[in-house]
Amino acid sequence: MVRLYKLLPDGRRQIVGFALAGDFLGLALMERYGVSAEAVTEVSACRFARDAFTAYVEAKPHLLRRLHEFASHELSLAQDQMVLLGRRSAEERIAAFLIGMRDRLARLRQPSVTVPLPMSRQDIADYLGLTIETVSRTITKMARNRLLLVVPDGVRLLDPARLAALTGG
Amino acid sequence: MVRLYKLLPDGRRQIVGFALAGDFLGLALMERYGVSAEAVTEVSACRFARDAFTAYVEAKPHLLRRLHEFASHELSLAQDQMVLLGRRSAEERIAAFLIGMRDRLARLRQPSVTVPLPMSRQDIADYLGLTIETVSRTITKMARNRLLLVVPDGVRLLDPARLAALTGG
DNA sequence: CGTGCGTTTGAGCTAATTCAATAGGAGTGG
DNA sequence: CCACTCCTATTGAATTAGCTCAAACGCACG
Repeated sequence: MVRLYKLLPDGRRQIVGFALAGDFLGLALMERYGVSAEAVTEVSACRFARDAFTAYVEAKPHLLRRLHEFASHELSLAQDQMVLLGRRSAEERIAAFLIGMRDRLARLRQPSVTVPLPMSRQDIADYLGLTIETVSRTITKMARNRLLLVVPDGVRLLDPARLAALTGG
Repeated sequence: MVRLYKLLPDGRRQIVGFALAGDFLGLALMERYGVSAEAVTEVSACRFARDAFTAYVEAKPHLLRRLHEFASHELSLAQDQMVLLGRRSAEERIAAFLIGMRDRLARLRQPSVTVPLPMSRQDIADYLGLTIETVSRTITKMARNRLLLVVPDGVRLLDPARLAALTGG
């Protein structure tokens, strides 16, 4: 897993996404891409020289088509995240994050109620526009309410339906 | 000008962007696009039937290339907006919004310190993840501090440099 | 057995929200 | 031309969700 983030000059950080296996980083072919990336788990990546890749894409319209589909999908995720950051409460954000993670991972591996969270609480906070304390408290509260169980490096969703209801749409 | 937004079931709204002259709506070629659009000013739009357009794009790799560039640019704007929504204060959001609007409009018409704001205060609030009252108060404070002048349907930036400094990056 | 680092928990604070009242036009009709 | 309505925006007062500051916890590692 890779965290993709932007920094403000004073050090504030916003994580704009977590990339999983199979994801493509640096979709914008030309411009300098203003996002930094750091591995959260061990990753193996395939790097292309920009010029060579651009030339290759030029020759293969089908690849460009796939690239555009992926970019469109990313844009759609980004718009959902804007709704989350602009209009959802802390509890809704955590619930949406956990359900969203579960669903993304279910598409990669087999569906599971155990959601691995290899990133730190600070990473989650910076992804959801919260502080580390609010993330911690909210997860604790959800555990107290039997919505989930905190396990090493993740959570087990005890009541995914009720959790999904908490996302507020 | 067109507002692009998403609604939560309970009525909360997040405006994910304002489209200006020349912008392309509905970049995702296939999927159902989960964003609604409403005209804020008079607009003239050019509509394409999805199937015909997709077929046309298929035949014209250069057009797909342009489409992908535009989508990449939109994604980049969306990521900036995530930083704004997740990590910036109300004052920083308003400042960034006004400077951003000025810069976008400068690319279309000639540069100007007068920024037209045809959308309502509620629209601005829903774009910046704030309430209408906070938007109003913050603009009033900026006017009091001689940063800008509120004029009919917009603001005049009296000190763009100082305002830009308030954006925090 | 300490030391270090990430996480949790607690207590108080504050930026932004909510609720409420007022003000400022634009449009309508007498 | 004025009175009235409607709607948006502004201003004020009180509230609160989430933040900040601070302390304690827990666990991995040497």
